[in-house]
Amino acid sequence: MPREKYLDRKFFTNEPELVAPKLLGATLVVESSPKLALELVEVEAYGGALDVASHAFRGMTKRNEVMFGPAGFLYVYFTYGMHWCANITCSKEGVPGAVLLRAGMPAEGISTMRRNRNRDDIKDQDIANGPAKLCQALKVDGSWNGLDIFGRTSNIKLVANESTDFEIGQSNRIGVREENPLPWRFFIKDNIFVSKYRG
DNA sequence: TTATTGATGGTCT
DNA sequence: GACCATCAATAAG
Repeated sequence: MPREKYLDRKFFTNEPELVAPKLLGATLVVESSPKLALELVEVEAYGGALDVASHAFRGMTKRNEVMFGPAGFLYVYFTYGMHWCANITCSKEGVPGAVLLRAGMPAEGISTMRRNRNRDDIKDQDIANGPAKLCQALKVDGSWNGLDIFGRTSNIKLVANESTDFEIGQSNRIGVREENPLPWRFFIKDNIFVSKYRG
């Protein structure tokens, strides 16, 4: 068995649309008790000067300021009056960018994740097949916003993908209305843990 | 199976 | 006041 290889900040110090596909297959680990882990199977990139759909497009606000900071921080936002969604910031400091974590395959702590979702009868593939479901399964909320993933106090780790034995699909992003859509959604092809909803 | 809709509140104009 | 990087329940086919 190869030793676990962790991603570092350098991995995220790049354009979000370049980081996003490389995150597929990586494992997000939350060191709670019990430990929770899921393999990322769907992500979306946001940011840059041309991305009208990005929260950062109209400049810095209280909500989106983390996107303008350095790479490797959590950007967690509240939406639709009831849901949290989590991103990891990308790009160099001063340039807004983030990758939205849209879906994952539960790998460890599955029963806890199912309980966190307040549904004891759902299938494994429905535990984290959407950005808000993923947050609910991992108990991520607004208090996690701004967390430095690579800081001393972080309880989050990202394990690099051991295998790249999968095909990457690409599409427009879900739930956004834009005149000239950017194909910045990336997912593992034919993977049943990918979200089902469309815009 | 797909399509539609109500829930619910922060953020920004 | 309008819009939302969503979800689950319900209706329709």
